[in-house]
Amino acid sequence: MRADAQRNRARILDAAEQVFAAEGAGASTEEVARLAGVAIGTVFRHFPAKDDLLTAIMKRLLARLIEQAGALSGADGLFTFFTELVSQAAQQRTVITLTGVDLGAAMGALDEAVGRLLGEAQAAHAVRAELGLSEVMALLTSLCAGALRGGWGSALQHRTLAVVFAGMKGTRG
Amino acid sequence: MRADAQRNRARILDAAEQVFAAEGAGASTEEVARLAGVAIGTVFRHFPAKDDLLTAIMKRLLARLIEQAGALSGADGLFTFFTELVSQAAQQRTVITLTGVDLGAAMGALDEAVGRLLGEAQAAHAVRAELGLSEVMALLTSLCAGALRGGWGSALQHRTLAVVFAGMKGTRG
DNA sequence: GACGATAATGAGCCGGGACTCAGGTTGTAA
DNA sequence: TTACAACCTGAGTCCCGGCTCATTATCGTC
Repeated sequence: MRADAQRNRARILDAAEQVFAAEGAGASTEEVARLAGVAIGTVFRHFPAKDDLLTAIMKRLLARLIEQAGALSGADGLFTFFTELVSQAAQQRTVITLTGVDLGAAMGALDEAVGRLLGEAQAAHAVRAELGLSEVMALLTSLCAGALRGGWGSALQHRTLAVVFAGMKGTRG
Repeated sequence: MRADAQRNRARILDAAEQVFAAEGAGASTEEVARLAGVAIGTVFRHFPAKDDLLTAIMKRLLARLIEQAGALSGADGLFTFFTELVSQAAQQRTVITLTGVDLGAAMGALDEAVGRLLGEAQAAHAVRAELGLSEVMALLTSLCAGALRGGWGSALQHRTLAVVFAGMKGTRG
């Protein structure tokens, strides 16, 4: 791939992430092109359909999340991960507005990474042993979705997470 | 207002609720008209812009929620409300995909209704006294959003809510 | 520097969906 | 029953946004 093509591809991806994060998946491709400083045709050269662009940034975002999860460990790793994600969502730094996009295998990798954090937290008796991965993921995605829409302030983020964390730690169900 | 106009208005509202619940706010007005058994012009006669239609069904939905909350009381009222809403969301029976729609005062009434349930639950020592309305609403909207996207099965609904309820009851924060 | 391959450009095509309006239809009050 | 206002109809307008492609520019190589 030619050097300029590579540079443009990266610019488009960055612009798309920003635009879609700010305006949702409904934002126009032309605006992405404008922000990237590129003509529309160039965007479509790299990503033949809009969905391809959406999928590409979702995959990059997901990969970044998995990396973030990978950097954590220990009793508090899971809680830290929750906190980071909710904070990002509240600042609209992330999207995850999966519009029917097929993320397939990538999503499984996230499950795996979170599963590891859950296992470590349980081994340290920081969360209840009966807690399953499916409900942890459900809580995580719910909170992100909520923070994304609501634009929660940091105080609200903290108080809301405290309730959920208490439920994950607590001895009663 | 003429009798047929009234009838058509109701049909349009019902159709819109169904269509938008199934396909999101992006669904076409024409499909709403088709399902309502009415010409497209009739829809625009009653609701000059698509947003007016969206707003109308959101308000009706919200009013229904407030009514549901009003019918509950006692120590478990709040928990029952959560459970009902999440279940509805999981079945896509509700939308709340507020697309920048201004619901203004109506939203305040929901806060009030949930606030009452929270107060009663706290009076019965069924939830921690320090819990505020803002985080309860944050949890409620998050869980609904999550259930809506994820299409949670009843088992997952139950397990996820159990964690949150434990956090609301538990003595530690 | 010349040259072919690769990439970028952007005016324009096209489909879809919000919205309109001239003309036909129906409810209703006198 | 009549008369009119309110209402309904649906083909058509307009615009927006995804996507194309002939033309032009740029890169990498000899």
